Amino acid sequence: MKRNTWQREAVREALSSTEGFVSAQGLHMTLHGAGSPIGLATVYRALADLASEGDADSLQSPDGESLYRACTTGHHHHLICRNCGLTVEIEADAVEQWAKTAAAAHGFTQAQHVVDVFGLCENCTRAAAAAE
Amino acid sequence: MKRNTWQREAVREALSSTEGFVSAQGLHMTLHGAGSPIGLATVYRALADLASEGDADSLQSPDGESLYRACTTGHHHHLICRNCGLTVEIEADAVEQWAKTAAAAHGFTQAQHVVDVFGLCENCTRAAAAAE
DNA sequence: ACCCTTGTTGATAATGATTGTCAAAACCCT
DNA sequence: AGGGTTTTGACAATCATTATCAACAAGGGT
Repeated sequence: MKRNTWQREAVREALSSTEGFVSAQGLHMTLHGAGSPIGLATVYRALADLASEGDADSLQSPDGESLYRACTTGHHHHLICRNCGLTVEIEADAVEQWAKTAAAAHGFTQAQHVVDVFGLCENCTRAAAAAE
Repeated sequence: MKRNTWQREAVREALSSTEGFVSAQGLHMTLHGAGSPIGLATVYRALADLASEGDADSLQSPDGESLYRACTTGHHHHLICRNCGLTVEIEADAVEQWAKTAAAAHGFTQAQHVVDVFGLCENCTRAAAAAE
């Protein structure tokens, strides 16, 4: 049976009150900063539970961390500068539809998609041009 | 100065002759299996170099491994079964256009996109349903 | 309200991928 | 061929994440 603990609630709340994506470690630090004695392993477990129940989305940052966000807001993707790391959120309703359709067309279910665009942002484009 | 070593060539070739994505460790095992005494750290370095020169694309698998693939000119995307590993190639002209447009709208240049869909294939969906 | 079963917690150890270290070897230019 | 410098590779170090397991607490039954 699934039990309700203040720890799970704390993680759920901390996640929903966070803008954008957070790592498990980051969320743990946030909670500690707010005076919560919650354990790191518990944060990982709570996030994994939220994700598997569909209450949170997870993705991998370019350097391999798992990032989470509350699943209430609309799903979006990222435009990431490969040089300076600047990240811009982008909407992609068309892509959502495409991913769903393509998955269904091949009999796939529970599709999650990894859709990220890497490039050079305006500043880094200028810097690269100047360096040549 | 950048030097040409047989190790770098070996990695480049092993990568291009691989269908789909490979992890650094996987590529290292492949090379060893083929009799190459190349070191693991070297494979990591070579892949990082290829990626930073634009000769390879990298993405993170759902469980946090870095995966690489040769950067082919005419590229396609993948529909990957998260349970059995089945991979289906899918076309995505619409997504190509969208990625280009989105990048340009934010001042980004040299956009490359990583678009892959993970899900459960038909068989694994049935297996999962039966297990419940 | 109290106990009892069982899911949950959390400090810490373990894991596993990736990166740093540094002496020895390989490469490239002259 | 010789020399300066990059690259290699075995191994140690690092970092996020997961497993371990004894102590704890939630919730149902009485």
